[in-house]
Amino acid sequence: MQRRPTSFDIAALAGVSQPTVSRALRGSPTVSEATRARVIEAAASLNYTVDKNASNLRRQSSHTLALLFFEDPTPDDSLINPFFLSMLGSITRTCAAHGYDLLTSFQQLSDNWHTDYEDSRKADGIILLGYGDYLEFLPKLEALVRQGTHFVLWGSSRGGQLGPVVGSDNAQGGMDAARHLIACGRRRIAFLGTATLQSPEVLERWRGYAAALAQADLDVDPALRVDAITTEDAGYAAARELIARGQPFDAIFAASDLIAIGALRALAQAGLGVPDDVAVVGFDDLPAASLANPPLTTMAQDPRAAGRALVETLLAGLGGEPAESQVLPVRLVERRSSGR
Amino acid sequence: MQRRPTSFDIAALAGVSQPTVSRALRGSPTVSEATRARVIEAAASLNYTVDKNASNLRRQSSHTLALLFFEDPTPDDSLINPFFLSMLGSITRTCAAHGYDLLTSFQQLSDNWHTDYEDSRKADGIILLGYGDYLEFLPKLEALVRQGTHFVLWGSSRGGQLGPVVGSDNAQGGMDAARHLIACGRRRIAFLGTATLQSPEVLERWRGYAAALAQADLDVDPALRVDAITTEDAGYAAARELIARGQPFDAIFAASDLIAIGALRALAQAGLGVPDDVAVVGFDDLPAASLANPPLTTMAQDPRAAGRALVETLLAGLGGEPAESQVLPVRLVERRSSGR
DNA sequence: CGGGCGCTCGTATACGTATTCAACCGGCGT
DNA sequence: ACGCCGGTTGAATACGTATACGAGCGCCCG
Repeated sequence: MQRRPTSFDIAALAGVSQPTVSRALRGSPTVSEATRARVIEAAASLNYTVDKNASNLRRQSSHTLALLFFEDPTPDDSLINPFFLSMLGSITRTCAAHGYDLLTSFQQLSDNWHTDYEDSRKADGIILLGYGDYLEFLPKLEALVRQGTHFVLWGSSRGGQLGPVVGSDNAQGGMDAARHLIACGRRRIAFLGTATLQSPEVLERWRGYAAALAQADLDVDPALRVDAITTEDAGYAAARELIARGQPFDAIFAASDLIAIGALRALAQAGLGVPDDVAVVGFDDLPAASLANPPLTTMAQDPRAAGRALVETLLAGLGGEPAESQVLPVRLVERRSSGR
Repeated sequence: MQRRPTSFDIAALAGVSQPTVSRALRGSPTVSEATRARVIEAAASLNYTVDKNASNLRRQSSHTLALLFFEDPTPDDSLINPFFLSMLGSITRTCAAHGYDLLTSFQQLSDNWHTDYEDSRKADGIILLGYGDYLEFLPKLEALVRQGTHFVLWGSSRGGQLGPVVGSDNAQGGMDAARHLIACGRRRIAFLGTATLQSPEVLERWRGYAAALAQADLDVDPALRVDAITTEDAGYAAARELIARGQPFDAIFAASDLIAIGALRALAQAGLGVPDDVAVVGFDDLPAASLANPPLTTMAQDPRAAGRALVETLLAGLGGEPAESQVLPVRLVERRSSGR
């Protein structure tokens, strides 16, 4: 097994100098087409590829993005939200289309990831994905801004302007979901989710929901609002709590599909029929939503568009353009859980 | 914004030379504890981190692994198999535990990824995940072996010994699944999946299934075997085909949960009750399995153990140890779809 | 006919780190 | 007193590429 070839080997083989090899392969216009062809052929014949580390070192950039998943507070067995995973494909593909590699990592909010990536030149910028506690998250974001690290965050664009944010139109989604339930004839619509600053996205959804109720002259009853993080177990617990409160309700708007699916389980256990006794609407349109029993009506987010928007926003920032946040449309997907 | 600090800056601040900084930070035993402490403090005070590119260049290794997902033949909208995604967490965590970064990428079988990663020193080794056509895959594997590229493959360890393979005990799983159905009193058990060399894993599952039938003195009826790739749509189509054949059957063993879930849809549409008319068992134990209607009995693979085994096998190979394939146990998870 | 210009390419160098080798120092055995 | 040795450190260099700069060349214009 011989040593892997370098640009000097290619240069010798093509009868040119090493810098010419570099120029030819990087597409510099100052090299003649004839020379470029010779170089490319020589490179191909030796299976030469540019050494990424040397190239990165010289160019002072890694042509790599880092994708950081943040886990829910429960550190142990919790799986990452499937919606984020469904973005992975379009994120990797968009990166590849722009000639970037993608580093993937799961992180705890508490670790010091924020200094790790750009500082060590492992990545030129980072994509932050996670439903952690936003208030805990903020100091890290501030640190990123202070350091001048390039990043883009998935979340709510109304959460303050600490750098570019890409997210769904949560307020519109909440409003559409509630309107749909109202149009189905429901009047006592519960909300399951963490509608506080800890989860700006959910808060937006709640605001849209509240606005829709107000427009329909319905009360926003605090007794019909139960806190729940984005897991199935939390949804189950929240629905049980809701039932235990004894307040009448005829619909549930869950801040995420996982919560909704947990709620379906609790409702079934309590002998409440869906959609006859209680209509249910979720948020995300996970693959699991169509499998739920009954199939779950939900506000669909588009993971493909989301992934693309995240990468392109980040790359625009790297290119020096002012960072523009993006809001993506959501779409009601009607299934049986909301009746009709 | 000043230039980011280098090891020379740390050296000056700590009153030592640059090599000493390198030694101190990498934990070399030849540097005195007093000096090391001074260096570490100086580094911390300037927020210094080692430049990964320079370090990699010098050390001729990237301390990075690449994770390559291969898509099913349908290139366009097909999502990646959720089971693979569920390994992602444990893969990234195991990498992190060993001080490795992880590059993630989705690939087409046809691209020339096989020369791209180790050649360009982007990664020291690659993890291959995918249910593509194994026969198409083989030439690439041979190329990897020829180049001496380090890799590990998820799949069937019986598929020939082209490098280390990590996979579940598919034969045992197929046998356990079939035995379970037999124990439930079923006699005409159909098999849905691609039981050919194109999918060695599925082939193993089929062999286990066939062996179990033979042990119970039951026929292995070719009319009860329908081809299906690992998608829900394929499962749906396969079950419809099975029904259309008009052969009686009272159970289905599907080679994956996605197939099983598609089959459930087809059965429901045809008015066949599960588990009363037809018992169904899947394979994988995706999160969706417990949500299916009725909840799906399935052979559970352990994605956490799988991810860990993949990474550790690959790292062992990088460390020069002879590459040992690993077979992981599977476990029957009984739910309602198999009756009982 | 000389000077300038556009096109191509080679020379020299820098990127930041890790390692090889030599140097230094104090102490100890002879 | 001398030399050697273990424990530390510094000087020099190599990793492979990309770019600033200058050199050679043919050409046109004055």
